[in-house]
Amino acid sequence: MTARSSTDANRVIPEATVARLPVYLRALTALADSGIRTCSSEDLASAAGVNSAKLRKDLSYLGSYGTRGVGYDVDYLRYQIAREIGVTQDWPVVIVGIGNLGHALANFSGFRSRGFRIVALLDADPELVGQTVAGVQVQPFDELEETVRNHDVAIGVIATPAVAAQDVADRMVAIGITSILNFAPAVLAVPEGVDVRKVDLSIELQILAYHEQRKANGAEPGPAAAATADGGAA
Amino acid sequence: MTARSSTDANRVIPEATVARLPVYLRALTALADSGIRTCSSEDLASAAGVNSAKLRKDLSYLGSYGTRGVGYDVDYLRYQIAREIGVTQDWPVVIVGIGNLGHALANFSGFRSRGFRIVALLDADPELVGQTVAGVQVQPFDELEETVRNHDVAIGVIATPAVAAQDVADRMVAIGITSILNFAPAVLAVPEGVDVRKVDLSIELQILAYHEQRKANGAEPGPAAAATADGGAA
DNA sequence: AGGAGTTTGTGAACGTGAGAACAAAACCGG
DNA sequence: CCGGTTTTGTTCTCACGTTCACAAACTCCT
Repeated sequence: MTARSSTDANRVIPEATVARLPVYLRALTALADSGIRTCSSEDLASAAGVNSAKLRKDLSYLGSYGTRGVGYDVDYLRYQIAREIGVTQDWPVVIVGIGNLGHALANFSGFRSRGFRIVALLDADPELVGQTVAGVQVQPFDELEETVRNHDVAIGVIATPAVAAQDVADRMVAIGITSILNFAPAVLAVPEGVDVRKVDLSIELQILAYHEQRKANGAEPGPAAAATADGGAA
Repeated sequence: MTARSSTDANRVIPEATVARLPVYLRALTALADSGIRTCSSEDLASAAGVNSAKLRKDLSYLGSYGTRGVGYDVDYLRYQIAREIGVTQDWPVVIVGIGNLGHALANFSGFRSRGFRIVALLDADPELVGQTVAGVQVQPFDELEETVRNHDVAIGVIATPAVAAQDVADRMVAIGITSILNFAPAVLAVPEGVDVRKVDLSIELQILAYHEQRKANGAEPGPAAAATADGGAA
């Protein structure tokens, strides 16, 4: 059986496409909320801020969920994308580092609504331990291992200062966490098989500053490259 | 005079390279802090988490700042990159939306140290107006125009809920802001010439979830694609 | 001074992603 | 039932980004 069904787990979806799927998911949810049942690739593309050819190509990696001459069923497509990404499941998550950013993350509603459940907040600072943030009590960092084991956590979020980040990552990896979202401004070294994604607030601003400087220098009015969002760099 | 000097403002630096320059800048700062005066492309590459060929090619777009057989002078290279990005200048920034995330951003030290100066915090909620966050008093959102004009602000940060984001962006664009960093989970429509970069917390987690799901499904142990950071976002 | 050893900068090959264009497949009206 | 219209899914081409590999350029040692 070498035929390739739409549920074949070995299909490869390009990384650039994977990064856009959550955007489509959100756009579909917005459409559904305004009562729209069906949409064309053009409609969805403009809601997601991409061009329609790219959207159709992206969706074609998942399968053939549209109807020619008609478009896509909003709810059906939404479910298919959600299933593909994995947000139909429940993902227990731990957050380490409950400073200002950790607070914001703990309170961020966008996690809960997409299947991410914060099972623990951890911090090394005894001052913070015991406080309740977003309905969860902050635990000492040393309880990481126990918590991860008890809740079968696969995803960890690091919101510590840069100096602590590598240590936290090492502990996470040692206990079996295989996906890390890193907000600390530091480069993490992790073994093969562990995924790390980095979100760096100051880097984004610096990229804007670069373009801003070029505009100010009157470099070339031509290629003003609007809306360069993304992990532009895949 | 069509010769192209190293200070030629019209050189084009690939977007992917621009996104990495701030990473190199941070790595160089770390090296300088540990007292290292000179480093090879190999050293710097490993500190920045990229491979050395890519690093050299990236730096070659800026000019020829290394010495063959020796390496790069840390301080000199650091200055050149900082100048190229524009972080040797002072960039006044306004933040709109002082919720949990806005608080975190206002307190984030990484902005100040890279030339970004928060000149105003704005929020539409009367409850928040007047409070002092990170040493700055929160102003009513309606003072946006006046503030931007007074401080000659070119960069705005949006940390509002999704529903308000487009309105805020419109007001920012109307008053002359040409670079926007958007934390709201919404697609912003802006005119040509305005740069928007998006940081979306839940999208990053969803990308991790996708890979995590594939690992769990035992899709293929082979291409486990470690450390898929980026951007990407660029 | 000259050769051995390093390390940069870059040309060339390769892989991935984006966009245009079009054939295939559905619906609709007569 | 059939031609016209719409919209998807896919193919093809081009541009961009990454990596390899190596000549050029520098230092150091004898």
